[in-house]
Amino acid sequence: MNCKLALVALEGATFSFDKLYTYILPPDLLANAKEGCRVLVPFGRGNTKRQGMIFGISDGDGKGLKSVFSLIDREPVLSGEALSVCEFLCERTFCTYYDAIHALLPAGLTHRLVNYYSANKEFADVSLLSDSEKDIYLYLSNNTEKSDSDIVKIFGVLPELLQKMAEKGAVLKNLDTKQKIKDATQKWVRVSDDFDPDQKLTPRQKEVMDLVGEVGSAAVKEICYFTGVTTSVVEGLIRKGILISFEKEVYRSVKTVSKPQNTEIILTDEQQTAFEGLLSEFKSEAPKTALLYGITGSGKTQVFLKLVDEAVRENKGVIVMVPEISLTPQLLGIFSSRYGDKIAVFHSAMSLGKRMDEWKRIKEGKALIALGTRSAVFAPMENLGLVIMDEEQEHTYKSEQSPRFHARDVAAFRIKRSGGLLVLASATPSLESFTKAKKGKISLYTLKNRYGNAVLPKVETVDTRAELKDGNRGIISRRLYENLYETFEKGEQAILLLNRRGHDTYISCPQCGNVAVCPNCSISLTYHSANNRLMCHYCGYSEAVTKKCSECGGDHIKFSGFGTQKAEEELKTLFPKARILRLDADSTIARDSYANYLKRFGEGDYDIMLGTQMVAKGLDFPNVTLVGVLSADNAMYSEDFKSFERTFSLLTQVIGRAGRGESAGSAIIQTSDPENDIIELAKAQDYDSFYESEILNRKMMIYPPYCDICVVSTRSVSRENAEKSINLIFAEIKKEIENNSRVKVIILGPSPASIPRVNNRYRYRMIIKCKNNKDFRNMLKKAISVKLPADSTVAVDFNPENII
DNA sequence: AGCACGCCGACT
DNA sequence: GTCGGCGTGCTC
Repeated sequence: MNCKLALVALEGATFSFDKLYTYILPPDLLANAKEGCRVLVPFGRGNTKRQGMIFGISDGDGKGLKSVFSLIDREPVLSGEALSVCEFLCERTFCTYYDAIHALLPAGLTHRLVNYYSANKEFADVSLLSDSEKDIYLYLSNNTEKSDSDIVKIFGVLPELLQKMAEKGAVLKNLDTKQKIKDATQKWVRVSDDFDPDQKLTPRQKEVMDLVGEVGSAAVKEICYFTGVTTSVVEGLIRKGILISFEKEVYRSVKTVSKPQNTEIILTDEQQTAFEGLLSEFKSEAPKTALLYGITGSGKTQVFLKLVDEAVRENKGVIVMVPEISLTPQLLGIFSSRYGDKIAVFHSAMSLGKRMDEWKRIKEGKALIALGTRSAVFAPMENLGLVIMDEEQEHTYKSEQSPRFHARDVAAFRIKRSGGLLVLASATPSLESFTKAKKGKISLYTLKNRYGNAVLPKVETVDTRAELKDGNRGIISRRLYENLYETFEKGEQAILLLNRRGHDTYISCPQCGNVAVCPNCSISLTYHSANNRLMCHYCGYSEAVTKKCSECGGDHIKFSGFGTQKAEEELKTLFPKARILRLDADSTIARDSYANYLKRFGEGDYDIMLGTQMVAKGLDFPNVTLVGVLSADNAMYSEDFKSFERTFSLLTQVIGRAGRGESAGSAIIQTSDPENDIIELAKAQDYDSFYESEILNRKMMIYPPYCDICVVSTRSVSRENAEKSINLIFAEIKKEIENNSRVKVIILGPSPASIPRVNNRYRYRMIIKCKNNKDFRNMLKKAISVKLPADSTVAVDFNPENII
């Protein structure tokens, strides 16, 4: 017998059994079951219902196969292109199908399975029930079906009780899916076709009918608002059949959209050349990638806007990505005022509902431009033509959770499929991208001059060791103090960066040397002043700060490491009149209000902005003429091969914040190592020289871009099993490589992870320097499929930002 | 990850 | 003799 078959990916599958399973599509589902629709299928010996996604439909005899149980979506939620992106993610990042699907669907759309219960009317013998069971039975008899969580909440019973009642036959169980967020709908009315205009109406009804007649259809809410009647009048008209009601989907507005203002952008010659080059690549048939390398303040944004204008004119979808959206309110403002509701915004601070609405606006073609962080790369537009990645070297473009993708790779994949242009933009490109540009694999456009009259700031270094020797034990050097003083005198503003990476505050007991450590992870706890607690950044554990040492009872607990709060205090002492804005991740400032604070800084409400990395990026305040880096050393001492690159990039960016307006800027870098090459190069804003020296390092040490780094890690509650697992995989890889001379690798380890225990799970890992190509991935896939102890899991991460 | 099957020990 | 411990293997 010939029938239709569906290839289905299953939710909740682990890597070891994640694949497409074939099910028979029953005839009644055929009409609506399409690729990209979700379904419920029976799975396993127990035939438990699981959610699945249809990846393909084919013909076959269906012998020995199970049937799809039901359809969740009447319309596909993933397009063919989206499904291919899922397959790309699976292939490249070693994730499961559903990991990929979760990355592509807005969280609000994800359904979860819910047990619903209703009273069984056939059930006669109430005496079989306990008291609480009777209560529940009575409640369900008077209501329509309720979810198990609702009943548990109301009656305070265990879910098992409901299961028992179902077995006794008192209640009926119904497994269904529940959408986390409901579509936002509004009740609308229109005039019925058989409305007789001469019909007698009350004055209020007439008023309503006049209004509706005039506009054709209207929201009930609006009718009430404009005519002053209550909803009962409208409902009366509906009951009489004079008005027809219907539900209309509305979109939760993300922001009040100002009218688009199409102010003309005037480009400098240099910008114009870059723009024309990029435009011709955008228009060419073949997919292209380009690097726009422009020094800080050279006006990359203007070039983007002109490109986006063109893409919108051609009705092409556009994705604009930024490293961290709450830190780039200025860019957000520029885009939304220029493109109005053509733009949809994606970022993590938005509610699930809003995110889903924005997703739908893109999917339905109502919005053409997606602006957001790395997840925006999955924006569901039909006709993608342009992707822009601002500050492409930033680590936030790499996902550290499965699917462990880099947005750059996904963007390149999508552009390759749809045609168009991927623009990588940066003042300090990643070594990987710049190398590709130099080799001609991607094209390169350079902006060498600052926009307008602005010139690059003068930079000097201050030796903090000399400062200490001269008796200044503070955080602010004398030279920086003088400069800050002058800046205030002139009525200008300053930005101070305190990069605390790896130097967060921790507490210790000077008597016994005890340092507060997380009980679940092998890592010291960090003090957070916002809630006055010690917190673990890895598992989220926290505890109250105690005055006495938990080991020896000593009461001289010491707070070490200097943070922004300490710096703020010192500044207040030095400059009692200065208005200081402190911005850091610890501060209690809610995410949305960053924009507000930044706006006020721009309006001159503050003299100093003091903060962590976030003050370094993308801000454009013409009145800022002084930038101070309180300590340039921290980032460089990390063992990571990227630490030089990160330090250079951070310093260059923060220096670039100064002197963006008419007045010249200056910057002061405090460091214990003023002769350091990286600082010297950042001081000169000399990326090209930095690149030349760093690329030699990478070549010599064999690091990206001369190889890919693949970290394979195992986890288990038992240390022995985690270790056994990594050794099993290691042995398997060695065996595979002996059999396949095409795969060349350098393996470091296996060894315990740098944080050997996280969340009560032990971690082992090995670092493989490799070429991430098909041969390598096939080899690795085989190797990690080896049978491991039951409680162990394995994860693969290509080019992680932090090797853990 | 579940879930059922199966093969051993302590109970009526 | 049977109930149930959890080790093992499979999932369209």
